[in-house]
Amino acid sequence: MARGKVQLKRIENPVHRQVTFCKRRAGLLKKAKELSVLCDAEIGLFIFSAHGKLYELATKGTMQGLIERYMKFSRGAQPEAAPEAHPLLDAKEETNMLKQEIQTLQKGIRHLFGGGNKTMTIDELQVLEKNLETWIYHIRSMKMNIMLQEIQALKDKEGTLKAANKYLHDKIVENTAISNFAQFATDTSNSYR
Amino acid sequence: MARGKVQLKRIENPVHRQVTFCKRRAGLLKKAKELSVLCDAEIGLFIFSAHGKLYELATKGTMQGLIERYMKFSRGAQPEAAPEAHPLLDAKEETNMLKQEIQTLQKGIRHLFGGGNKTMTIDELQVLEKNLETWIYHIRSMKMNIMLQEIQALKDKEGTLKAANKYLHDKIVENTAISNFAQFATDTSNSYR
DNA sequence: AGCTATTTATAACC
DNA sequence: TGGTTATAAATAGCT
Repeated sequence: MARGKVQLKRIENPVHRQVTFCKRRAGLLKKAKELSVLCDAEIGLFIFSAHGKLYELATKGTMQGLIERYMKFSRGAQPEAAPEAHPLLDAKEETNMLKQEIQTLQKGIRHLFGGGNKTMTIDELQVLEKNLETWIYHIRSMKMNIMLQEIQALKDKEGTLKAANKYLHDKIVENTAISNFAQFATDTSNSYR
Repeated sequence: MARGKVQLKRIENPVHRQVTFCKRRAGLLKKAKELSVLCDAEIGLFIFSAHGKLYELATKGTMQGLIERYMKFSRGAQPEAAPEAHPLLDAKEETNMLKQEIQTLQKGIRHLFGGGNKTMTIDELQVLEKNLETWIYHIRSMKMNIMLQEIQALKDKEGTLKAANKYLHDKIVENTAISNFAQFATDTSNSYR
């Protein structure tokens, strides 16, 4: 940000990295505090340095409390006010988590390509490719299953509708017959008159 | 920070407050991400807006994982149980992280299939499949590039070896000639004897 | 750690 | 909510 544009990649020089870490860490904590004060937000922030040291900020109460609130919120993905058990949302939760993972992965891969990275060997790429193919296979199976289910459902519906149709058709025929008979009866009675 | 100095107190105007919240939230998340990338730190950050909406960032793995790490750390107040060899793994680091992500994803997907999950719609699956195909495409490109490089390297090596061969061959021919000459000389001298 | 030249972030306005 | 711009802040490179 100053006297040189910053590259969005790991700073290789350990001294530079450490200095930048100190400065930016301070900046980040300050910004977080400001946001919470200015906008009335509650913020939990923790930073593990590369060497494992922990720096943290909780703008309201303790980090523990904020984490609990976070847990409640992200688990329910719904009403904070209703801390009831939501055993049926587990599945949705998993999906959301997965989506997040996927985004992370995407970002990672994009970064790999963008950064001219050469750390992945061809063997590693092979494994990655194989995994991806497996996933695609599974996903296609899932899609297939879902589609088959939908097809079956449609067929069932078709059957039901056909049956209903037949019923209605018969009814009409029947009614027509009655109507004709009535007509006939009327005509007949008329002719008798 | 611009067109007016900021007062470090709650913004009373609700509209201003909301706008500032959006912008600063984005800035804070960006800064956090930058710090993690630049300095190799792991950061967990969650923000509850005044209205209870949650925004979060976990720079490594999931927030759950980071929270667990945080818990361990702050409970024990200890400098981490067994931090594996870190210092010289800079280059491989990114790859390892990605591998870890992949395993998580695999596990998640496996669970999806095992659990008879029905929360993923066919559209979501479509997107997922498309993403996977894109990744495979990129990975194949990378593989291709690496292989081309290797091929080029082998060709270079081949050229070098051929040159060396020729040199050696010439040497042998030369030596043989000398040897023959020596033999001839010997024979000749013998015949003179 | 302290000092600037610059880059960023962003407050106010649209 | 999403741009634009003038200006306040943050900070990279030095010392």
